[in-house]
Amino acid sequence: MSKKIADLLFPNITKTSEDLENEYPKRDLKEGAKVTRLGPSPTGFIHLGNLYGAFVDERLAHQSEGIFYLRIEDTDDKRYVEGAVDTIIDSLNFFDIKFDEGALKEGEKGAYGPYSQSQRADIYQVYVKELIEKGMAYPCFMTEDEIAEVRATQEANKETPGIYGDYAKYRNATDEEIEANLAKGLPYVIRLKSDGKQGEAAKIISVEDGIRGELTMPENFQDVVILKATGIPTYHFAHVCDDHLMRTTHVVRGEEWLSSLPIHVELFEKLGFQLPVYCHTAQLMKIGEDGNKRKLSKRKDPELALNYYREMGYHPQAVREYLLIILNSNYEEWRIANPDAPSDEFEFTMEKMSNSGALFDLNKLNDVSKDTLVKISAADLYEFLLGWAEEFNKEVLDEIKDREDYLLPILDLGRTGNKPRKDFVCASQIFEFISYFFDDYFKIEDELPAEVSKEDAVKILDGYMETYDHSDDQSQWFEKIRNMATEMGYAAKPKDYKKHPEEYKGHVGHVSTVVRLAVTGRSQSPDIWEIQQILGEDKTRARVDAYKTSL
RNA sequence: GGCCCUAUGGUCAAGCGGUUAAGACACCGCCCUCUCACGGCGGUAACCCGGGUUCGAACCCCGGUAGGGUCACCA
Repeated sequence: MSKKIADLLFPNITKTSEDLENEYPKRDLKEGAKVTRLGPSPTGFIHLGNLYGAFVDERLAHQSEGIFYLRIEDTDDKRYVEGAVDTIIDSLNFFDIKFDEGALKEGEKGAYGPYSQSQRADIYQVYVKELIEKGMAYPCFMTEDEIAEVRATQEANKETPGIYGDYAKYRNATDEEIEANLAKGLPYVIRLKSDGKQGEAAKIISVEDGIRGELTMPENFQDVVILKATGIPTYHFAHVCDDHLMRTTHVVRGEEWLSSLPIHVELFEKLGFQLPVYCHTAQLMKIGEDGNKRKLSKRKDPELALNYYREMGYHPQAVREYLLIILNSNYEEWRIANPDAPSDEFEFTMEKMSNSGALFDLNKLNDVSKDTLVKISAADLYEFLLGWAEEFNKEVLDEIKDREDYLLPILDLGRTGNKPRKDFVCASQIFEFISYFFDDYFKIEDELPAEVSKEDAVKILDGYMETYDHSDDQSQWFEKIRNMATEMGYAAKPKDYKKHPEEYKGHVGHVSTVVRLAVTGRSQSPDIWEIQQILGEDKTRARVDAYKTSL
């Protein structure tokens, strides 16, 4: 009946859905291989939540020897940001998320393209045309004002807002009416002619979600827009066509899509496509100003942008570990049992995914990061620091560039042996932590301990220099400190002082703190002797002298 | 408001009808120790509420409550 209209609307579309079916055949993959995709819109903003989802996609596909591809969902021209796609790819790549095909930096890769929705207009229109022919879709000429009016009456009547049933003015328009409007050049959209019912009469649909299990909800009844006035599809329609033609087996997306699932189910049915397995992930949350949990928002939470972690200098491997912990509740146990295995060996499962929104926990990230960095060699850490400094901190770069010989022992300070220190969290913090090794950054930051008077401090430093021998080993070095301490009335062991505080001025720890202060500027640091070995005799002596005169 | 999702310590979470209700982070204490870290040991702290079903409920059912999401020619 509407063949005429379909031809009138899409005179240039000659392909059929069957042609497309042949053009994009079923993928030839191993049994059980999953095909997943990431479909970012090119706003250029990615946050931790996006990485979280991408990670699920990536694991699902690569664990099953399937395909993970990148599709750019740029159906909204208003939101396009120049260079955003590269930013997305770079960011994900930094965290070691790699695509097998899609709209990649080096160009399109794969046989199921084009991979940008803006270039797929012809494809969508083939399906739209067929739906119109079958009377399952129709052009709608309602103006914005008309739609607003409908909404107003619906609100007044406490009815569900939207274009459906009798409110869908052009749902049952005759061919003549449509032709006349077309002839007038009126703008139009294409709407789905839903045959769903509302309220009591609604059929209940049931979908098996990969993460959440059975999902039940009332069927869709809205005549949703599938093709915008620009001829570009809405997300709903593009999703259905693309994921079918690109042969996606698992659609991983945030739970905010749950409520539009009925629309997608109806579209899949009407187009005669097989439904993919939907996997609706929980949203990452954070505590809002009001003390309640809320979804991560790009406006309010710039610190959760992926770039924040790069700027802070979190190691990609640490972020991956953290995400895996959030993603699969049994990962942490696995990691404890397999401390050195690559994380890819962990068998990721959807069933173990939480379906409640996890709160982002910086404490935990930091802890995971410490554990991760302790396993990275000083040489690799140095490379990582260089890369970070180059991108985010030129001043640090000047300090560490071409000084690998100096940096390596610093980065390994206290990290060798079987109880390595876990001081390092992220690049910016690492440099801060070791900054006393650089004269431009070295300064006296802490006060003398209360147990040591200024006079005693001077005496300690004098005595220290008198007996100082750079070639002493660690125990010889400490023996001298201990002797000096006892001679001056400080306990040789902290325990002695604790037991009889009245007999001593303090203990050997207080004495060594004075030296530590002189050498590092801080009252807390790794082993002084080792630090001095790295610093060298001249610099050590110079710092002690300088500190003494400053007292 | 309609529809949907979720609900175990401060945070992340095990748990699938009988458990002294795991574990990790954070916090506190002790030990190790020249400081700090690391490491070891220990501790504080939880099943949203109300009804059922059952000999027995964190777990199953019903009803609330709270939080979240969504109701576009945005994705």
